Amino acid sequence: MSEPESPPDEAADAIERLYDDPDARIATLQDVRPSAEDIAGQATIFKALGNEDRLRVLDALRDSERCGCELQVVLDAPQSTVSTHLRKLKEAGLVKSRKKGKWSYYRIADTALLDVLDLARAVQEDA
Amino acid sequence: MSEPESPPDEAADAIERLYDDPDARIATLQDVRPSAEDIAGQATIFKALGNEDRLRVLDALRDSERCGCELQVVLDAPQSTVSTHLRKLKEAGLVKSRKKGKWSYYRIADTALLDVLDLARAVQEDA
DNA sequence: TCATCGTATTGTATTTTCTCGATTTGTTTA
DNA sequence: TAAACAAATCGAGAAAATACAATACGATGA
Repeated sequence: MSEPESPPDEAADAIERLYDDPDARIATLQDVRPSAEDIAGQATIFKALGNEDRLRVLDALRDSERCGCELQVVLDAPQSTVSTHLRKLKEAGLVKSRKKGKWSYYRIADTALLDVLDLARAVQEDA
Repeated sequence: MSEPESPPDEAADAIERLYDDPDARIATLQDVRPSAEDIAGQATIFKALGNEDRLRVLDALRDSERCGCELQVVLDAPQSTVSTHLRKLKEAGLVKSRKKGKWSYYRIADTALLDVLDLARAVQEDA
């Protein structure tokens, strides 16, 4: 009675059977993969982008900064909902904000983000 | 006793008070926004990208197609879990697959996706 | 100073997503 | 034909994300 193999080991066996040089094949799988921190950071960004309301906010911020009240109009949603979305965007580092009097103004943190959005649309259209 | 205003109307009032030309301001908010379908499609893509395991899969597919068993090794996760992630990537149009014998091979559907991933990393580093 | 205003936070109910064992499907091989 | 195999699907429980009313906060102005 041998130990039950853990999930990836069975798969490794399958690779053994499938390829002529399985070790080389597995080696390329382990080549210079991004660090766990990189992956986590990317995932945070994409999670923040994976919501229709937040995408609408970012689009509204393309041309200029906007105050919170304007973004409420854009989303047509309760103030607390909008504020929560904005916090999430801030936490992901996608927008920055400044406070003037009782108003908060939001803006895109990095114009590279706009490129990400545009490219994603291109990917979508190809699909 | 007037009707309670719906959420966005209060915000519209705030815009009235804040800006010299509120109507013009609101008009720019309504300018040529992306269609609901565009936004939904983008959100689908970003949701698919908003998961560390799926990002690792895409990274493994950068250089060449891979069979499912190889991707199991990459993720070190049960077969059904890996298969579910792959389905989600396919549904979002980010990967394609071909079947040969009992093996399924996955590949990046559109190289523009790699640009999205690289740009996102740049955004992350700026943040 | 007191009421009002724009915004942020909190608490909770709801919805969505994720995980993974079990089973099924389709293929190859003994 | 039966056994083994890779992969897909199903289903249930767990975890995460979302919506939003209620409330708190900080600034403004009467």
